[in-house]
Amino acid sequence: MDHAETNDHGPEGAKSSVRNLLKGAGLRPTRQRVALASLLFARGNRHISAEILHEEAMIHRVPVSLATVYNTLHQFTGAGLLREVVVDGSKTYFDTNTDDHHHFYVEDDNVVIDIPPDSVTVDALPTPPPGMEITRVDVVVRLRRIPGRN
Amino acid sequence: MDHAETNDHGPEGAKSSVRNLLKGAGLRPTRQRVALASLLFARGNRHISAEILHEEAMIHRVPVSLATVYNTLHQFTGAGLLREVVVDGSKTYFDTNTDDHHHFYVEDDNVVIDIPPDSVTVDALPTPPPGMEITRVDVVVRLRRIPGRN
DNA sequence: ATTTGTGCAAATCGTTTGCATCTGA
DNA sequence: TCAGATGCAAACGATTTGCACAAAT
Repeated sequence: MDHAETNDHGPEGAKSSVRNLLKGAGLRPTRQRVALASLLFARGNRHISAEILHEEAMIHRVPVSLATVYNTLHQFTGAGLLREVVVDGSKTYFDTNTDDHHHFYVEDDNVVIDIPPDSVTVDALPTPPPGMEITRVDVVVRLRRIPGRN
Repeated sequence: MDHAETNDHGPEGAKSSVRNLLKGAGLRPTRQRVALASLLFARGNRHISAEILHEEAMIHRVPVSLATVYNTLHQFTGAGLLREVVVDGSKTYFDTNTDDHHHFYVEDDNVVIDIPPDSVTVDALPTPPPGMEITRVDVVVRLRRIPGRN
């Protein structure tokens, strides 16, 4: 699938596959999008907020504004590359895993963790009200640290 | 409609039970709390945002500031009279039903609906990561209007 | 060259807080 | 009385938007 081709933007050969990913999604592979997509998809499944992604971009010396990070995350979501995860009223998380799966949420730490695909099952889905259809079922298992342990 | 906000001395069934509710929860039954609690608990299970509750209070000519509505909702939640429902990243809903149950969420309309208690079942709960315990499991069934119907 | 994306700062939205004033037990 | 509650407005954090400029095709 991905060929590490000659690349003038640093040691990461993943960038050309990222370009294809973006093109396939109908998004122009601009410098910023490629850089952000690399950060997002290079290290497996991630749950990230705009702010954190922006910080990472800074660390990797990718000059992007926070506004562009927000825009980009939404574009990626619209293109099906990301999925929004709602676990908390005040912050939005984006999940690089777009498959059907559910989440743990550690409220103390604001951390989102994937639940392995087969360890939760929702059965007997309720009948939606008339004129409505189910678009998705989200399960959030809320966790807290057990006091007195580490 | 009823005129719950008049200060007559007659027996007000709903109002006095609301006072007891508040007292039982360790909250002083102030004018505003009684009024808000009446609005919240008088008509069965509700899913309400601070803004909507504030509007209702205005309609019923209960002078409360939006800040007090927020404070009150959180106090009620802390006292176990309400439950916060997280279905949407941008708004907080409060549920007058504190029993274990789950929700439909109509994304087009920002409406929260209770799912009847037995029509969803989550089984095979996942093992939490070490040092963590499950505090709650939330299921949100997202709905959308079927286009071309009413 | 044209179209599309970006950066910045200012604007917006929901929510919280500080503080002077009021009120219920 | 007097701790506790309220109102207002200002503060806040997360997200969005408007517009001049820059980059990709």
